[in-house]
Amino acid sequence: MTSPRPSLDATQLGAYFALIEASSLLKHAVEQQLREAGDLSYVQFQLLATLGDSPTGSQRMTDLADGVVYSRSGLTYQAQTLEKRDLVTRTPSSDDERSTTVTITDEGRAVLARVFPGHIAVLDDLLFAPLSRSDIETLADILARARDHMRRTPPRSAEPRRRKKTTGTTQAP
Amino acid sequence: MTSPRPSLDATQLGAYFALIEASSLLKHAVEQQLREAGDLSYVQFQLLATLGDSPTGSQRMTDLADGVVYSRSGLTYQAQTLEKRDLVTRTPSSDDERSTTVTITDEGRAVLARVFPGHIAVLDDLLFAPLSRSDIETLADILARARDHMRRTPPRSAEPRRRKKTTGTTQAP
DNA sequence: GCGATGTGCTTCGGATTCGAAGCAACTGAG
DNA sequence: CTCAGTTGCTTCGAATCCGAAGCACATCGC
Repeated sequence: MTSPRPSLDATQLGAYFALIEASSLLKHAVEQQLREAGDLSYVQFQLLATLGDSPTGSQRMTDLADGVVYSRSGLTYQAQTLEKRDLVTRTPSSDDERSTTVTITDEGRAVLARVFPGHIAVLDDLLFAPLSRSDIETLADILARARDHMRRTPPRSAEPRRRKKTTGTTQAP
Repeated sequence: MTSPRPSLDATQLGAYFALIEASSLLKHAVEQQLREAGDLSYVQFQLLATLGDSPTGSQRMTDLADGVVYSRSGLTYQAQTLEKRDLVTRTPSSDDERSTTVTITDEGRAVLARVFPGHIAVLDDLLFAPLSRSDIETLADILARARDHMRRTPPRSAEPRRRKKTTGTTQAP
């Protein structure tokens, strides 16, 4: 098991901390802007943006949760909140009776349009300002690779639900 | 104010989304490992690591909060939690009576040592695996610049508390 | 058909967050 | 010294988040 891994070197540590810090700082800043501009939380914005981006303007709950890296229960909560504000509608799917389809409303699109300019402004000022064109391209490339890899690699014990048979040793799978 | 900013181009959007997604995925994975290995939340780990890294093993509450990008009240909560588990101690500073100094205990260091190997393993497997040496260096460099810039640039209305007089305008000091 | 298993979503309970307000200690001008 | 303004931390209340458990529909094998 845990092969004797030495400590990370300075560069790796630097990359890791910089990633966490940069995303935290950015997220906080964006969160504030969204709250002021449209009274949206970050997740709510992500959800609306994801829906708005979709060709049909709708998505299944589960796919939506996957897309924004959120727990399903957390998504239910946020979807209810958005529904109360009439920014999305939720209807049972015709295919699968147990599946719920979430769709963005015109009002949802309006809110999205209202907060977007400020959102972009924050990104420009905070994230992109100190970076060159090629920096941004490089960053996008590297992080996209990392993300895709993580998407493919389940986080070390993440069965969809509960593995049933077998005594399911808590030990090393 | 908001100068008429057009939309972001594809590369910028890609960089932004990749940053958010990658950090979210990584954080989730790390969180799970920390929970299993030492029953620590991500913040708690960050706090212990920050303290362990400090030459004296202690820090003021506020500096600690700044370091991990956290609210002060949130830090109070976590510090209390850690204190209950005897992983840190909190003592009033001798200099400033109102200041609290947090110090990591031997047991805190022990927990840190226990979770660290697994922590590094997750980073290696998820974040660094798909990246080359030079990728990591580049990533560290770019993100460090972005982070430093954000640290310097208050998020568009975030005075520490209430600005008193001085330059008055929120403009350039 | 009919039950066993799997999947999609929600509810429930508990933990963690943050911002605003409050308290106590420091600092500087008069 | 004394008072007003600041700063360091905590408390309070409300919002958000997650995992586990539960409910309802779907699908597969018999």
